[in-house]
Amino acid sequence: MFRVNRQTDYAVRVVLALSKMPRGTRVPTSEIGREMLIPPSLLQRIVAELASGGFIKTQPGRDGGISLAHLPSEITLLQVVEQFEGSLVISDCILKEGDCPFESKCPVSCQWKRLNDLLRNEMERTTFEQLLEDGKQIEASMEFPASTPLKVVVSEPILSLTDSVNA
Amino acid sequence: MFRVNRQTDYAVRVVLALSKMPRGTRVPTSEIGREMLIPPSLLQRIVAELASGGFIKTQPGRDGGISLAHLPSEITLLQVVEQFEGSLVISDCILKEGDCPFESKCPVSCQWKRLNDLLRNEMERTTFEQLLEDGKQIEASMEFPASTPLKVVVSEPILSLTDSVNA
DNA sequence: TAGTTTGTCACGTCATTATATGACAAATAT
DNA sequence: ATATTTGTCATATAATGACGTGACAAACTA
Repeated sequence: MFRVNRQTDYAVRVVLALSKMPRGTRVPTSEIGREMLIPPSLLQRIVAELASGGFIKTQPGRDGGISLAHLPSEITLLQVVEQFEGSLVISDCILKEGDCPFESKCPVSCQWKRLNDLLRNEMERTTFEQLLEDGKQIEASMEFPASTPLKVVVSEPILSLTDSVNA
Repeated sequence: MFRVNRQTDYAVRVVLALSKMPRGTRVPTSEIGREMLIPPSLLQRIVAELASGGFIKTQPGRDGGISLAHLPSEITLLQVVEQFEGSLVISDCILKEGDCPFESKCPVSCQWKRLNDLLRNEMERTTFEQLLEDGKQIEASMEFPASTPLKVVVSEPILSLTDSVNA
């Protein structure tokens, strides 16, 4: 129906959450899941996919977790989206295998391609550093910077970064 | 998976096919189906949907068929797409019913919305008259204007416009 | 130091639901 | 008669999510 998968949206939020943290911070995925309200079973797959795409580093074992493999400024929205949606194509030709009788002569295909390129370019220009700044601006534009944490749990130690900061 | 439905693509092609014909031309849907290689069962629904959207006029019975209800210059790509894809939304908030704790404060949603608007605007600017011209340009850019009709059936009377032109 | 515990990721399977695509048939209008 | 109209059904694919088992590494304990 012309929309990005929920999984992809989740993935973007995972990367964004990691981008918010100080460089090299490592957190258990369950932490991210709680913060971003992602069902654990999905999160497993998302983390695996992000790792195989080289976006994050994973560390098994006790006090393990995930951390960002690159600077937020080095990761584009397009990269993450394509990792999860496959190579972004709004509409390949209706007929499979290039045996479409209209082929490139078809103004409809051309339109789809044009729109496709538009999206791709825009997403390629968008880094997670920008998303971070957008987030800051949004927060700043509200009277009370963080008046109500909006149900975010405070009653427990959210992060337990013992030595992971200077690792 | 982030692509337009086949049905939508078909629909666009139907409108385009009608746009190519002289104003007011009426053809049976089966004719369009053969020309555009659309499975009849799907075409039924597409035609119904196009009619209910006011894009085409239908005429049941003998010598009946469908015809364009507006000038090609008055129909935009967005109108047709939204009729079939619903109101174009790349990603509504993950949580249903607006109870997302992040809401408009979320830079991710903002991005989706931005990309969404980009697509919408572009499609709104694209009329079927433009598609027609694109098609002509494509044809003109080939050495032999219509050298090989590319498997298009010629062995039968493609159109049977008896009196439908001056209707 | 050696062994155990614990909290984490890794991977595979299954169930449920939603959607897309298409065939078919009965009804209706001209 | 010949089209459109409308509704039902079947099938395939994909998305979403739950579970369970195993691998792994750090921390703890004796």
